[in-house]
Amino acid sequence: MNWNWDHLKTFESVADLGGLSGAARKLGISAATAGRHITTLEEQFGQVLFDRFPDGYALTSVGLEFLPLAHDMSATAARLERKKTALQGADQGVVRIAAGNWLSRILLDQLESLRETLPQVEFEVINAYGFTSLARHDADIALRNQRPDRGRVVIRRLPSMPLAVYGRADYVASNPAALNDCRFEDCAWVGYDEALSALPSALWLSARRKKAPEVRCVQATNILDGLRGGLGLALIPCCIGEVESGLKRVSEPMKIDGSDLWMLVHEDLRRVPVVRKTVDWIAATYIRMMERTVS
Amino acid sequence: MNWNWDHLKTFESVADLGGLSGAARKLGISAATAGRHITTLEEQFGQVLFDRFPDGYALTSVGLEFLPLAHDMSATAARLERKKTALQGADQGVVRIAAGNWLSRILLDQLESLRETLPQVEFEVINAYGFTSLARHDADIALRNQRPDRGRVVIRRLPSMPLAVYGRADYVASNPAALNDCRFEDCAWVGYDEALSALPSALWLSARRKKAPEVRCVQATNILDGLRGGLGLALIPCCIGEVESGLKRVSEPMKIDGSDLWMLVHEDLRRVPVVRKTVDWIAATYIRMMERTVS
DNA sequence: CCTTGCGCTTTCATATTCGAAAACAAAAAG
DNA sequence: CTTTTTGTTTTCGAATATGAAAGCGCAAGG
Repeated sequence: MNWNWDHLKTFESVADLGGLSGAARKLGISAATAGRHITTLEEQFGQVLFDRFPDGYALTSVGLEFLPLAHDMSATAARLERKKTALQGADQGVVRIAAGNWLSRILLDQLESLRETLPQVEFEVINAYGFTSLARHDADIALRNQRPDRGRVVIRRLPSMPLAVYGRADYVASNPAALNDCRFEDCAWVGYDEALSALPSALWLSARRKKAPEVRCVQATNILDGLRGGLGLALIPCCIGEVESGLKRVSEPMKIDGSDLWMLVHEDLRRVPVVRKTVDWIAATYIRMMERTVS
Repeated sequence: MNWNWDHLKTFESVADLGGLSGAARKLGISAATAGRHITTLEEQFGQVLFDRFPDGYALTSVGLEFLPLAHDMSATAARLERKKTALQGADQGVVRIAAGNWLSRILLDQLESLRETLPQVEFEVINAYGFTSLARHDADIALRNQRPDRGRVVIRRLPSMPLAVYGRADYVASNPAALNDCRFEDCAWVGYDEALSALPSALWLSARRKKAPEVRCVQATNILDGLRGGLGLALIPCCIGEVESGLKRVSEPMKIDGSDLWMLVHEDLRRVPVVRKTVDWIAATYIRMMERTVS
């Protein structure tokens, strides 16, 4: 029987994400189709690949045997996509940049100047916290807070992003505690949801304050919304807080643990002109912006 | 853009075979579909992969860059298929055996006894001279006249197949030259077409006879047909000639250069019970048959 | 010059595959 | 116990991919 290589995409995603719906979302297909792909593969392999549970799919031992091969397939597909990027004509094509919330925002604010330099190039800013992989070619360039210790990736360190505590001007004016150290207990705070408690800025706050933040967000940019709504204080990047009107900074700029920043590019793409130019632009733009706002 | 991994199958075949029609035949799809797969890939990669010539497709330099990756993909798919064979339940599934013309014939003659031993297993005898590859998993087991020097393949040497010169009984009776050395020039011969002049038995004949064979065949089994038709003499395996009624042997059995025989199995499949049993059966059956006919 | 053979491409009717929504099942929350 | 949530499966109309056949272009052979 002649099976469809493309179905391995689905197999891999279902195995990795533990269910049809997640896999379907990731692949941009419907859960119904994902399910059909799996049953088709199972028929053609003559093997049951997953156990069906009410909360999702779990690999059988047989399925587990196939998984590494599916990963190999997917790794080859990723190499092929990098080759594709590498072969695209000079200064044209698509460059995909993965960054966290704040950095996505900053990049998108500034992207116009890059588009002027490279008018033929399309840019895609992928706003996903930890789920992008250069090895899988989810993106061409990634901005991360952690230095990866493995993988064929070239690394460029960027100065870490200074953060400070901000509040809406009128909130600060009506809460004298905001200006001194009592603010950690006596003011309301806008922070991260428990699910994101491992983020450096969440750790920073929990080290100083017994209570969880009164307003808890899942997305960094929602914190800014909360701040603008006058809900309390929050730790945000200076480059955001300084340019946002109506906010008042109530601490010195500081570099907190774990807020180091690295820019990652896959080796295969290092010498590709468009990628190289984009990398240089990001570094320059970022550094310039840091210098300007921490004046 | 999200491209279809399965289309790489088509890409690889078209690249290897130099055109749509051959690739389509190999893949069991229509040439129209093969062409559509290629243009779809080209659109999605934003690159022209092939130059179109009136006699087929030729890779562009860009296409050539992608080819090794397509081969990797295909190699992984082959590994996966071997895994599939390896995981199939004990003594059931499909075993595919690649062999030349004569051996296919012999195997098929005897296969019944193997089917009795392994009733749940289906066997596929692939009659293709040189175009099967164990690495690509075109077959599980291959019988070859050459010992491969690379690849993750385990090898088992079999005694080489004795050949002899045969003619139809009445042809030999009416041509006294058939019985002595003049037969090479004074008798008509049935042999291989020029395209197959590299085959050991073609070389054997051309070393002894200036003229090309009067009747030239593309398939070994056609030689037998010619012999039965009384068209002349031919060199064929003893195990075929001896059991074919109406043929008379006019030479001693001999082992000619290049007629050594090896049985090849991919390492991944060596320990799979069905494969192992089939290998043992082939070896035993073959050896028994050789002993019986060269008595 | 015309014919033939070969291979690609287009057309069109058919098959297959797909997504949206409904149905369904099980667990968690109220 | 009922409701809500989450995730799979089924249904059915729509979108997509496919094969057969016709069309086309080119080169080789008569």
